[in-house]
Amino acid sequence: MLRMSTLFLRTLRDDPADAEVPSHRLLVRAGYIRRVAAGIYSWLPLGVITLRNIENVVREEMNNAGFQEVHFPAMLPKDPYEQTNRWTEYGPDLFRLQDRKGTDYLLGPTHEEMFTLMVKGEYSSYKDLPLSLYQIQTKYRDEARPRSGIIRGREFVMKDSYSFDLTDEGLVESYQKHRAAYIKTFDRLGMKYNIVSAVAGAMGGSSSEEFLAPCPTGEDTYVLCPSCGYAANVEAMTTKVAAGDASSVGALEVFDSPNTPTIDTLVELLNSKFGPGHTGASTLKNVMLMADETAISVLVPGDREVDIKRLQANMPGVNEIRVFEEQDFAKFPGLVKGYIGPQDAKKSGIVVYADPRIAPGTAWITGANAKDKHARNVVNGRDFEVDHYIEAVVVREGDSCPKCDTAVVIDRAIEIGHIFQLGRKYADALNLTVLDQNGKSQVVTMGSYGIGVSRAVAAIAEQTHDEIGLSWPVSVAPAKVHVVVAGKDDALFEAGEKLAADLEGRGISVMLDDRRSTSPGVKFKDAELIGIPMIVVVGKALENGNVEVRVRKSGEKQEIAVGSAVEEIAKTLATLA
RNA sequence: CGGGGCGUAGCGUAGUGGCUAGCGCGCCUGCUUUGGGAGCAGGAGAUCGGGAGUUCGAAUCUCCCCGCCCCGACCA
Repeated sequence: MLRMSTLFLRTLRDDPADAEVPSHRLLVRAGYIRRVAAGIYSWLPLGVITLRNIENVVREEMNNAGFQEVHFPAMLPKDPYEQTNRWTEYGPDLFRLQDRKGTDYLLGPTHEEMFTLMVKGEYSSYKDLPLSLYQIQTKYRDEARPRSGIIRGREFVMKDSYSFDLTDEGLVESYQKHRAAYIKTFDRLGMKYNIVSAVAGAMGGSSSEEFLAPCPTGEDTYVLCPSCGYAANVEAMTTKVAAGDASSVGALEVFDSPNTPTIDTLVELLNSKFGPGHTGASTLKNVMLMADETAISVLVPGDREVDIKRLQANMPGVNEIRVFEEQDFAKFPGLVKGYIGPQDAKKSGIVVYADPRIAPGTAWITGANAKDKHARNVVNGRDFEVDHYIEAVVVREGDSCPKCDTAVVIDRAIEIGHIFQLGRKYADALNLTVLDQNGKSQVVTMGSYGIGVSRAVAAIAEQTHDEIGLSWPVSVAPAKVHVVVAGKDDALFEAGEKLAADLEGRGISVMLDDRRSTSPGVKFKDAELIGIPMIVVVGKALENGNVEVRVRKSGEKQEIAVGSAVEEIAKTLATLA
């Protein structure tokens, strides 16, 4: 039983000056966390209990799925990270330190290497697979910009699991088991979330999904279809476009277009020259980029911008993409800035990528590769060839859902889980092999799965709080019932003590506000701020043999007889769970 | 890393060159009070982020450093 009279807790009446987002403000005000340094927080008793509750739900669901818990140090030797090249690749985000002999160590940002090596040390047969291991550990990342309190810290608690399989099919199965376990976990934690397709990106591997908890203060944006529920990371959003029919389109026609180096000026000219109705979307923009050492042209409708991050995510193997600079144009004299068209790309040796909207058979107005000249009736497949189609434009609210064609919305969320099929990258680098049925050595394939445990505290707070304070789901609250003794008579305190003890006897955890000289108003405010799901007031109703039972979230109140209070509270709690 | 803002008691803040740095919350003592952040009286608590400088005099002006927050870049 938690007692307010002795609990190590001081709630704050004012919002802390350095906190902006609700979870940060309220967790500090209600006495769950305190800032120690940028992105580094201490946990007070209420915070520790809440964090542990979440950990335990995660742990139970991992165990239920048949995954086994292990534990690694947070401080790790450099060597394994050199073997996978991450000592270098991770860059300044890695906390590095040295021991007295000058040997390099790091604070683990994630533990793929260690898990791989652990399995390598113990197992060597296909018969031992599949295997899934997990740990709940503190991770360290020297983020360039920690923010939003506990949402993005430099030290945070993460549950990370890794699956080990002989075959690709096995990996898919392990992946699905994790996915199912995550669904159960986040459901139990009372969170709202969307499972969103992501791009596997630099980590390699084929399939990846993120669990995103929608909330206005989230730092990730993603695409959501309000009709069919399709959800995708902007990088992973796809575009469904029908092929065009250009059979009735006239021949390519070059026309004079002086002083039209931008889309806007071009559209103006088109409307006066060929009649109204032309928009940026009628034109074809050629965005020149350098992908590592290759010159590429990305074709997008004139009213669209290229999202370089998205482009890069869809060009695996390419390290750096940058826009064309003067010296690049100098190498391609055929390119006339402001008047580039894809018609001569082949001749210039430029690789042509195109947004799917530039479908085969569609006709466009674009540059004629000569100063002050544009061309119209430029048909894809007839007048130019596209080498690769690629998702590269900035996704906009109102774009079509690839599943059901409804206009999508752009939503914000906090990433609370990420699952992906890693493949053999780490097993290859660290030489994790097992013998197969034929006695042949096979590289193991891996999956990696994370849940931000401390971040979940903040995400849940973000999703459940209201104007007056926190309001936890039953599964994570630091206690299930908050018994407030409102008054000064000993009889009230005795009744409060008894009720609290009876509830605890039923296995219902209780916070008892047994402070003698604190006024009822303060106790009510504190209870609402702290956010325990049920508040029971032992006060003036006791004259009639009643206590007042309140549901924190809905604000519903009812008086019930002391004698049946435990039963009634247990029943109400069950409906809240 | 670029841009912006901030740093005064545990928390929130006032104080643009002049006396002993002010107020609210919280904390301590006493009395009163107890259903919505009580009242009165007394009290403790501050190297004004740090250093250097200007000045008769610096929380206040100048320079350097440190720390923190926000936007962006970046980031399972």
